[in-house]
Amino acid sequence: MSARQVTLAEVAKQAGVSLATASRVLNGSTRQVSEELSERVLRTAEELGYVPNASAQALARNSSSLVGLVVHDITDPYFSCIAAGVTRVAEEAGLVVVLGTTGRRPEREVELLSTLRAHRARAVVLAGSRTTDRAAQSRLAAEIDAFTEQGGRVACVSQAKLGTDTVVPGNRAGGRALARELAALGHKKFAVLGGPADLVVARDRLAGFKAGLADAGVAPPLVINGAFTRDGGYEAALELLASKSRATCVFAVTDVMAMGAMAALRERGVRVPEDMSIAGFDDIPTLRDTVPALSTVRLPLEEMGEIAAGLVLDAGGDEARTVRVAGEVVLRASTGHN
Amino acid sequence: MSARQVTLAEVAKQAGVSLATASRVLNGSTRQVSEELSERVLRTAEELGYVPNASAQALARNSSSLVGLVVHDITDPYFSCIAAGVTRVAEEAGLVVVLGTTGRRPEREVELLSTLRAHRARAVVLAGSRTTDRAAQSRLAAEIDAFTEQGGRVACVSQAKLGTDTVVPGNRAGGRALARELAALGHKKFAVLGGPADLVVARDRLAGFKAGLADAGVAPPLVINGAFTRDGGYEAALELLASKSRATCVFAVTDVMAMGAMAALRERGVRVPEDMSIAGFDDIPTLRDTVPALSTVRLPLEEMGEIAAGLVLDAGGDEARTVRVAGEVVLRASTGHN
DNA sequence: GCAGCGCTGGAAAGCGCTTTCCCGCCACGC
DNA sequence: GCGTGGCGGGAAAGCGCTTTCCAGCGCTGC
Repeated sequence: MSARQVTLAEVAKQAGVSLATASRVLNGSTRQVSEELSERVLRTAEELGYVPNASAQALARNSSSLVGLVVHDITDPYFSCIAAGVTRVAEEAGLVVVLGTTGRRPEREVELLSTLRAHRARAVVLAGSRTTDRAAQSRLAAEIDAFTEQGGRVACVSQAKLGTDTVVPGNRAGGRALARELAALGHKKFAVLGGPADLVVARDRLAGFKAGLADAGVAPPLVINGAFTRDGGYEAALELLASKSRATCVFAVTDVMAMGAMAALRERGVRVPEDMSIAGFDDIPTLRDTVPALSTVRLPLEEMGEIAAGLVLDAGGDEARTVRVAGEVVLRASTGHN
Repeated sequence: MSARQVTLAEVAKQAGVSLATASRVLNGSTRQVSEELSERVLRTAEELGYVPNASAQALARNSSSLVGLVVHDITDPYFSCIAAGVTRVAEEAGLVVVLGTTGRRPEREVELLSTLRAHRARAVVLAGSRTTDRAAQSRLAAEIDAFTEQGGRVACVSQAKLGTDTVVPGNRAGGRALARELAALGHKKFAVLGGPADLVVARDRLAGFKAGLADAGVAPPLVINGAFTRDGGYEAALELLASKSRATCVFAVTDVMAMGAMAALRERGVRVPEDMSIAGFDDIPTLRDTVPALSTVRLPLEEMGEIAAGLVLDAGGDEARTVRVAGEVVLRASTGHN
């Protein structure tokens, strides 16, 4: 059944030109080809339904049209927004996006990078947040080096210190600003549902939040760590309630965790914001439809994906560039006065 | 800077064996290689940090390790769940997923398929819902033929009639069952927020719903069409309210649309479910955290992605296989008695 | 004792494309 | 008239693999 694929050679032969000419016509090389031949080749290619073999091109050119995108979990709105931004830019550039999911396993990130290297991906965007685990970090760094030495570019979202281009959201500043605004609402006792202790993003947001409370002269918050997921937030919130803390306002370091936390509060009959105010971080799109609407720090997620893709596709110098994007505090119904 | 990539030839030379032997060792061909040589090659490859060039392999083998995944919008939970299922299966099979997004433009789907063909993708999962637009359909069909003739496999989620393997959710049956249960709650006047009139999925769900109402002896619903998105649901709901319809229960053909509709009702001060009951379809994960919890027809989205990937990766016969997955009506707080 | 077989290793022919290099041609300038 | 360039076209050498085909070798079976 499987009909042979049309090759460049067939097109060339049919059009009565050499392989070289056909190649030049169909790929806009620097070389000129006469109008007549050019036209003939184009027509024949069209007739035969010629589609260039990307593998062969990649091999001959020693560079492919693949762009890698590595996320922890594509169902997490944070990542899917970034993914949307990345794919938009990549597709506009005529490139193809390879999606890899790590399931939050650092070693999987290294594997994926290696696979992408095997495919001679032209670039890769690492959107997963980094841990502070030294060993994992150094393996990743080694793999990144291998990748860049081979000529590929790497950009990270939300994580510097890897010597790559990076788009960094104002995690610390955002946390700080949020804390101040919440303090201004009159809250005196705070709790934070932090992510895993070794996650840089979580730590930064927490650190910023603490700083903001300090600015406002409010006592440091009770911190409860949990998984960086909706269920992590749910569990952490339960733990908070069990702790008999007197907190009147809780900050979940991600919106997704905040959603879980709200579910827990609701189940336990804790009213938001009357009994407890709650705020998140990221402003994922699904927040539009929660009740009460969640206060948060807005990050332009899709745009961050676009920026990352832009960085990684634009040749750039040798310097690792860093683009900062600011978070904007958005107070909604989930936070009330105290 | 860009250090040359280690090639198989280098490994072979360093290990003192032929290219053929090295290749055989590093890829588990059918051929046996002596323990000693095998060991030596493996060690050298390890030392040199050899990573096979996937393009070259693809070219030589005439088949790549790419699997395409085409969705309309990766930020839509419906698609991201399916994507999660597909990537899981593909990654387990040692394949790499290429993500393409169409932005709901049919011609983009054709383009993507062509690109995937150029890359000699081994298979592709089409997750976007089909339209009834004849022209678009036939171009797509042609592209699918070209793809399969070249040896690739294609599976569709939620759409038959293309001669490919398919995973079909019980759209009609689900809509019907839902309608009956809602009717059983005592509602007499229904409205449906249908998707675009030419979307097969939307039509099927609507048709099923109508059939269910008929079963229950209830009058046909008022149907309002709108975009297949959250905002489409929002707009449609506003239109419904403006219509002065006496409906007490509204069915949005998608959870995402239902979310938008709930937002509209909330804004207009229409209480759910006291003033209006509402139900959706799909059971996307974000539903867990809406208030009131949305009644819906549960579809195992991730599993559907897994099944589709399974179909497409498993050689199978020439027959187009169809796997049906049933929807399960889940009544929650958004629907009340009347 | 030898044809024949099974098995392992290597040489080499591709896979489909890009790109270098060379050749012939023409327009020019002296 | 002839050397010089510039330019369009083609031959062919790869790109890094896989796989066929062949050579050699130690065995088995008659």
